[in-house]
Amino acid sequence: MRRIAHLDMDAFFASVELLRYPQLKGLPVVIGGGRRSVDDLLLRRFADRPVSQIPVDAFPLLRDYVGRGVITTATYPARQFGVGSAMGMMKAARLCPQAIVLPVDFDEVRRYSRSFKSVIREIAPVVEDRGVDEVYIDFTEVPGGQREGGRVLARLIQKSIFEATGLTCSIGVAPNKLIAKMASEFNKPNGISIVHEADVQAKIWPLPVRKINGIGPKSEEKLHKLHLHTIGDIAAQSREWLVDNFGQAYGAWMHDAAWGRDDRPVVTESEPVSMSRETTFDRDLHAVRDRAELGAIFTDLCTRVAEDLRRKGYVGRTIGIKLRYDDFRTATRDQTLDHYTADPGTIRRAAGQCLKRVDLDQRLRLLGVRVGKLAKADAVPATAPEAPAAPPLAAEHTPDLFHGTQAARDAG
DNA sequence: TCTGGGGTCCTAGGACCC
DNA sequence: TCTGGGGTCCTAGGACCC
Repeated sequence: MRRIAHLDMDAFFASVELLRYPQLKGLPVVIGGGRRSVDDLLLRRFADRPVSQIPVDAFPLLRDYVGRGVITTATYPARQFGVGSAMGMMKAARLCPQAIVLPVDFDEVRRYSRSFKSVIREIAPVVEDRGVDEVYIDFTEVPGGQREGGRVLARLIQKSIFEATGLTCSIGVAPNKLIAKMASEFNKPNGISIVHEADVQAKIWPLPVRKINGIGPKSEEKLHKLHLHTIGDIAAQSREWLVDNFGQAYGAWMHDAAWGRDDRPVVTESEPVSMSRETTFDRDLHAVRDRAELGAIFTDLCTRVAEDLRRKGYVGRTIGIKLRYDDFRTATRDQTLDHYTADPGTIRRAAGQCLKRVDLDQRLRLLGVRVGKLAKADAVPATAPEAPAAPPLAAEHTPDLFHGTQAARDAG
C-alpha cells in the first residue's frame, strides 16, 4: 500500500526570524516587502547587544511601511487579523497596522531549508523538493512507514526536525500526493493528519474546490459559475461533463482529483527548465523618459541571470524578456539562438532584440530576463560567442535599448 | 492601498519538413 | 489545380504553485 507524506513547515520564513528574535514570539509579525526594510538600521542601532535583546518597540511596524510588495509569510497571531501570504503590504497595513515587518533573509531561509531536508532524508530517503518549505516523502518502503497509517514515522520526522532546527512542521500522510497535500493542512500548526482511501468522501468532499492543488482562482470562479463549490460537487459530475466544460486534459484530471485518484510518483531529482531574474521598480518607469535607469536595470538583470547560470553550471538557448505595464498587463518576447550560452553580453544582446519587438509607449512596473532551453554546461559542445565579441555591459555602450536612435545604434 | 520573484506546465497557431 | 496528414520546433500568453 502506497503511503505518501506531504510536509509543510509552519510559517517558515517568519519562524526562521523568530529563532533570531525570540522576543517577538506571540506577536503579529509579517515577512516580506524587501528593499525598503529598516532591518539593517535596527541592527546597527543596537550593535552593542545581542539581537535577542533588541527591545520589541524598536522593530519597524507595518503602519510605517512604504512601497510595493507582498507578504511572504505571516505569523499565526498576524493571521488572526486576516493578513496572509501574497497579500499586498498596503492592504495588510490596513488590517493589522501594529504588526512588525521584517524582510526575507534568503540566506538564512535556505540554510534552514537544507537543514530540515537533510534531517528528513536521513530518515526517509525518497524526498521530492517542492520549494524551500515543502516536500513530499514516500513512506511506502521505509521501515515502519506503514505503522498507524504513517503516524509513527511522521511523529519521528517532526521531532527530529524540531530537535535539529527548533522549527515545527505539519504533515499529512495519505495514499497519494494529492490527498497528502490537503491532509497536511488539516492540523496546522505542528500537526499530523492521516487520511485513508476510505476517508475521501468524509474528509475531502466537503472541502472547497480551491483546496485541490491545481485549481486556482480562475478555475474556482468558473466552477462557482457552474454552481460547483465543494470537491464533492465536482465528484458528482460525470467525466464527460467536466471534459465538455474544462477541456480534455483538465476536465479528466479534475474528475480524478475529486475522486482522490493520483498516481504521480515522488520525484527525487529534476533538471531546471529555465532561470530568470525580474524586478518591480519602486515607481513605474517610462522607456524614453527613464531610459538610463531602465538600461542599467536591464543590464543588471542580464548579468545576474548569467551569474546564476554559471554558478549552477548551465547554459541556455532561448533568451527572453518579460515586462509588466502599469496596468498590470504582461508581455513576453523570446528568441532562440542557434547555440547555447551563459555569456552576459550574448544574453544582453538577444534580450535587447526582444525588447525591440514590444510596445514601449506605456509605463512599466516590471522588467525581467529569462534564459530557457537549458543544458548542463559540460554536456554541450563548447561554442565561442559569435564575432564580433559582445560589447561591454555599460549602459552607454548599449544605446539600442529603449528607443535609442538609429544614429546611436550605428555608433554602437 | 492594489497585486513579489522564482519557477513549471499547457495551449494554440504558424513555420517547416517529410 | 487542388489537396493530404504527421511531427517537431518556435513563440506568446496564461494558469498555477511556493
